[in-house]
Amino acid sequence: MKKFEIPDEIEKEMRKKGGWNSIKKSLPLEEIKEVEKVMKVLSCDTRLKILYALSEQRMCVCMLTELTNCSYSKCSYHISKLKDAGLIKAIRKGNYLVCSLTQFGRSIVRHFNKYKPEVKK
Amino acid sequence: MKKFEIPDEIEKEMRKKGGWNSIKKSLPLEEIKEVEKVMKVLSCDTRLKILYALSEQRMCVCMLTELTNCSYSKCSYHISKLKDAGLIKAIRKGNYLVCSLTQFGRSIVRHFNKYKPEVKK
DNA sequence: TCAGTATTTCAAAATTTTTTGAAATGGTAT
DNA sequence: ATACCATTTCAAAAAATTTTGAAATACTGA
Repeated sequence: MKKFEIPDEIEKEMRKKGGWNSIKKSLPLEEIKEVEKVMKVLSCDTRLKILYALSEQRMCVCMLTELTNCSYSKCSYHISKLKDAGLIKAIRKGNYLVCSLTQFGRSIVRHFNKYKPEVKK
Repeated sequence: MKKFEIPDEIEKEMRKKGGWNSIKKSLPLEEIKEVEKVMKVLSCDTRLKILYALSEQRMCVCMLTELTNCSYSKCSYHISKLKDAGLIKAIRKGNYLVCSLTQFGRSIVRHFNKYKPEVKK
């Protein structure tokens, strides 16, 4: 199963944890898939702006186009990604579509401050 | 500055918060850029596997290639992205390069469990 | 009904990211 | 030196994502 040589030090550390196969099996592949999906959606300037904005105030699409400097079609594309990921929801008010954060979206935005690397020296 | 019509309801809500321009100005553009950078690095299956694995045990590159089913050059590409983002660090031990999480990397991995959307019905 | 506004959809083009494999680097051991 | 191993670099190819603009949809109000 293991196909490589490694430094003794590391070999020892691993043995304490049940060895290579045990470590390999403990990788939570399902969880990784889910985290990846959300992270993909969050890895975009425009979509982050939308999330931050909606954490202040619900907004209709026209407001989001103005805020992000996007055309409607572009904005719509990003909004649908955010919806698919369960981060935002939208309801119709007459001609307008009013977007707001879901519970999940709110909890994600709350954690964003953890994602700033330590202050640069 | 504002170039659109919006529902009265929303207009009112916004006025309470200082109006459109105030909301627009409060977008933390710097923070968004930084969050985007980190999220980009985290939005990849292979890199997430590496992070999860290193949270269990420091590993040299050969171990990571085996764990992720990647060639050396591919693995090396992903490792360098993780390094650039300040999520992992590496030290040389003879021929081997031993990778481990940075403080920042550790704190990020700790939060991953928040990124699973609510249980599906 | 018709005209008008807000928004979405679609396919093609543009851009970005990832993968590949061959060659280079840096260290060890002989 | 030389041979060997682990790893990185590089440029080209492949794949994935985003942007564009035109056309469709969905609602409103006359």
